[in-house]
Amino acid sequence: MANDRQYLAKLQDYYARHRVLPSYASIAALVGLSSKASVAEMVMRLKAHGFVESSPDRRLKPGKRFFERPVAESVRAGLPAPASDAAPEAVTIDEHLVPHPSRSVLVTVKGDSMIDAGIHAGDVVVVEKRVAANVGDIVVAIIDNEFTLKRLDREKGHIVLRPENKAYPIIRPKDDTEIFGIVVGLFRKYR
Amino acid sequence: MANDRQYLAKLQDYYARHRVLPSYASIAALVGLSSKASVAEMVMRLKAHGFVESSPDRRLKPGKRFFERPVAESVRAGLPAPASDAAPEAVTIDEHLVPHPSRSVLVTVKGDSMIDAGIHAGDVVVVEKRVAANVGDIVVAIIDNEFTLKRLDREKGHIVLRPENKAYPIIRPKDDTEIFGIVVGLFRKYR
DNA sequence: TACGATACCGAACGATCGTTCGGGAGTCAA
DNA sequence: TTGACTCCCGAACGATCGTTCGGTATCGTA
Repeated sequence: MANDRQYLAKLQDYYARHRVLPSYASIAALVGLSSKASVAEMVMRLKAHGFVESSPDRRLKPGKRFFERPVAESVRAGLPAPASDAAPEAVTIDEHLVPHPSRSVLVTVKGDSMIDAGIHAGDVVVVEKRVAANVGDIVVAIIDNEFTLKRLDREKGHIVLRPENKAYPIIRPKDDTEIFGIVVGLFRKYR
Repeated sequence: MANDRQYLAKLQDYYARHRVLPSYASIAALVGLSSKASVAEMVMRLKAHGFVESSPDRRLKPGKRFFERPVAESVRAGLPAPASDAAPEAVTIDEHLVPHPSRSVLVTVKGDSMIDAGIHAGDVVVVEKRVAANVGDIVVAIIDNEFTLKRLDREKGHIVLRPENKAYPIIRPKDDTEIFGIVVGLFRKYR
């Protein structure tokens, strides 16, 4: 049971590389067991805890808790809590950030017009396509055939697009402006 | 080849539900073929285009292009290009952001000491645990039993932790400071 | 010391895997 | 009509799958 933690970690790494879980024989080689039977028992333990499941084809597949990453609170000093049983919180980042995959598009940010909102050039925003947006939403608008990232605001009864950077002017759209979608998430990779 | 597109869509749906690709027999039932041989040929076509691959255990696994999300360039107006053949760039966000799952921890950001680096309170950073860090890295340090997010810098030959917010002082660590890990990614959810 | 529980091994089982091969049905151009 | 090509079927193959079973080593508890 103590070792299971390490076994799981190896499986997670393998899955991260291959996007599939290996066969029992491969698992044995991977984690350092030398019998498929041992693997079967270990897998059963992981199943019992919800880390893995079986697919309809008796294939191993990640379970609910497989993707749970230790979410460290900014208080504790030692290692992050060993995920005793606390709420998983984070499933996959994908699911967390993209609730409606079929309606979503990834857009790489260019320029710094939203830098005061913490959106930098090179960041990637998750845009959910829709025509309606609320005041306060960060929207992707199409102006002169170009995507533009701005915050939607209202001014004297009219819709305006407000950049979050004092160096840029507020855009007061004429008719040729169209809302492409609203920003529902953002991510950034360092290095 | 025309049907392959639909077949792929079904596989993607299946994968979204189960996080595994089915066996050839199951694929046959799933997409409406009645011979594993037909499936094998279809799979070969998808393989050739990079949508699926084979794992070391001859298991089907998603290929590079399997997760293609439309990445819109900031030029085109209409719908994002229908994945003609351009490099998709972004795979899954998870994989993109967390290269080493077992060594990574998610930390929710509190406070605004890094706001000039575009890291706001409430953002979640992906922290890769390691003791060594380079100057310029954003690191998570443990100071007085608390996690702190700062940029690692060098000053007169000494390591210092520099906040990205003029309102905060530079921290010149004594001995009781420990690097917990470095920040490799960040994501944020709106709404 | 004795005991049950736990974690692993090693061999064997039938079931299912993906591959292979010959052939049928359809389309399109010559 | 003919031939080439694509897409699929159906049956058979050995390989590999996950499961099962008895057996061993190491614990903590009594």
